Amino acid sequence: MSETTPRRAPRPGERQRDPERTKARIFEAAKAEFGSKGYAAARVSDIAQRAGVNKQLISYYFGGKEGLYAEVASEPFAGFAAMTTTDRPLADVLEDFAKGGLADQDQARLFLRENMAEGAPNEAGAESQREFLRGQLAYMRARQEAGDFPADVDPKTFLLMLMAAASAPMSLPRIAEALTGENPSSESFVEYYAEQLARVARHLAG
Amino acid sequence: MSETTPRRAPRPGERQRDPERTKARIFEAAKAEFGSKGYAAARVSDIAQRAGVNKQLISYYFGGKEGLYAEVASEPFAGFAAMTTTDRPLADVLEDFAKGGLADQDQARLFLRENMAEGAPNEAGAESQREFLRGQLAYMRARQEAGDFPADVDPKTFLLMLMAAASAPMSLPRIAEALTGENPSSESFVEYYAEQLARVARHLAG
DNA sequence: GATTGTGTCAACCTTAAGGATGATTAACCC
DNA sequence: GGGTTAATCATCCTTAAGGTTGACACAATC
Repeated sequence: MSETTPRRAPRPGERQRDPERTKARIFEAAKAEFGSKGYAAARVSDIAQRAGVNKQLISYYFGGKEGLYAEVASEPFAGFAAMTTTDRPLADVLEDFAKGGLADQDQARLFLRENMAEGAPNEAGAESQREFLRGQLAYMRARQEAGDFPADVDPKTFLLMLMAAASAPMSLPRIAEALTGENPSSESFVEYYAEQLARVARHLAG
Repeated sequence: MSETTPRRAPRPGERQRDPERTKARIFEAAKAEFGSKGYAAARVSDIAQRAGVNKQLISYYFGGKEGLYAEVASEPFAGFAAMTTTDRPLADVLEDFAKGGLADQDQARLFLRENMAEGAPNEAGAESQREFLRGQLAYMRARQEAGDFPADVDPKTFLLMLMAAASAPMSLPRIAEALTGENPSSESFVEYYAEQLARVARHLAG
């Protein structure tokens, strides 16, 4: 277990009490723990320890484990942003999307877990996700018109394939490692994978 | 929660005590519970209830929750079988593979979860998986030779993409549902999806 | 049909994990 | 600089969940 915070070192110029900083630390620690272990397996005390704070503060600021998860899980997925311009070619957008998960791997893993989970979906996150999908679908239709992928494939279904393929290094990390021998969350691997994915996409253009 | 077993109905011709039947019931119930909730969130008492037996029998037959999980998770993945003939075209094999998950959805979900999990992988399962991947990779190389997909893509990476894409209905069920409005685990959807996936693959052949 | 052993169960025990309580102290305000 | 409030912490409490124990009963064997 790698240290994330310097564990109570009231550094010279730093405030020793700072609610915003504390909340942010808990939030980040929670993303990491929930993302790597899932809600049920994550431990409140581990989150607190990783954040370098007392576990009671999780109740104080977020109303307990459940509240913390709800908040963390409803954060709009960062990988969703910035790629809604309709005129870039599919392969390029796809490459960016595949690399996007790299920016915040914890959140990406959390997103995948939350998506697999059953039970009532997080309402806040669900709506923004629906919104995102609408946008992506419109984009796909435009790119199909532009000839980026064959006319006889269903854009909805194709979008689903691409999303799954793009997240392979996060959703099938062990397979990825067994196949390539590399660490699938390393920057070099993700870059390489994204490039290959874009290459395949280009072969689909007419 | 849907009933799986007829709850203690010692039907006419049936034995009321049958260790094999009991073990099998627990095994199936465990696959379903572990597959849909994950190890940590699964409840031993829920598994027992689903199997229609007393929860103590899980300790009796499998040595507790952990032992049961180990056994269930090391069962060779059924979707891995039957597709190692090297001369069928990629698109056909891919279509079968995508449909394969349908046969035992519980196991497929469990497989995905286990693959995402961190910590020491299940040794028994890991070896057979490695074996499977070797075989699939050999197949991919052969099909690349045969021109089923472009020569400038890395077969390892491409295999990873295909596996992820093929399991999309199980790994991204909510996205799938939000996109298509259909139940992604329904037979009709999986068939449709597999067919579309094969179609895309055919477009890659030179 | 009595005996023995194995399959099954209900009730109890233990513990880990999340949450609550009250004390303590830094930061802000006058 | 004294007082007030908010932030932080150590300790205790509660409970859900997995495991254990001992009773009981079906079924195989003689």
